[in-house]
Amino acid sequence: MVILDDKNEFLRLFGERLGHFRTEQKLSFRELALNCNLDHSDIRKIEKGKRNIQLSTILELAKGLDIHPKELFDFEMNIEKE
Amino acid sequence: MVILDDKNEFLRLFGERLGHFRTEQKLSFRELALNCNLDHSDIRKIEKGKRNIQLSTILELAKGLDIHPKELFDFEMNIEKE
DNA sequence: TCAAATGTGGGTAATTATACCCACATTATT
DNA sequence: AATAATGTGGGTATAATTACCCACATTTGA
Repeated sequence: MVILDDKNEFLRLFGERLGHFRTEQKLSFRELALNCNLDHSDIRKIEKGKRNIQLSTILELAKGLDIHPKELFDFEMNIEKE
Repeated sequence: MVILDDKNEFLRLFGERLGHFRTEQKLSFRELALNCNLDHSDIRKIEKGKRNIQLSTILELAKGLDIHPKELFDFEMNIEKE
């Protein structure tokens, strides 16, 4: 059985979750970027699942959104053991 | 008001959480390392809060522990806005 | 209609994690 | 006591993120 690239799927789900909070708070990429000390285009890339960010960046995002970091991981996924 | 380095505190709490699950499952650093495709000494460094790991590494750890990644972030912390 | 804001995505130097070593002290286990 | 397992931590080349650019298409709204 072929298992779709776990990593990319994980990044995609994380990005989706980030986008959920950003749009919920009606923030533009640039507005959130100001709160996070990140570049707006980088946040966009994270939301698209194209960035494998670090713990410190997760913290920046959570702070910018004023949420607990764990909220960003609150999505469904099946942990496959290969 | 001086705010203690948010980032290091966050890494420390994450590492603590990782250690909680590892010891709960009675795994040595080396045993967990085998499940995660990581080096045992690197896991040790993560638990000590000395590593700013990436999303993909978080996924590896969660898979190795057979838990959802969000479990690793289930700890108390105050999100400070500087 | 026109300007401002936003979304989109490509590119780069510098920084940093990764993926490995290795060695040795400490703690079980027999 | 001797051996095995584990904890501990330092080091390094490579690969990747970060922290920024820039440009332009699209959307918003005055």
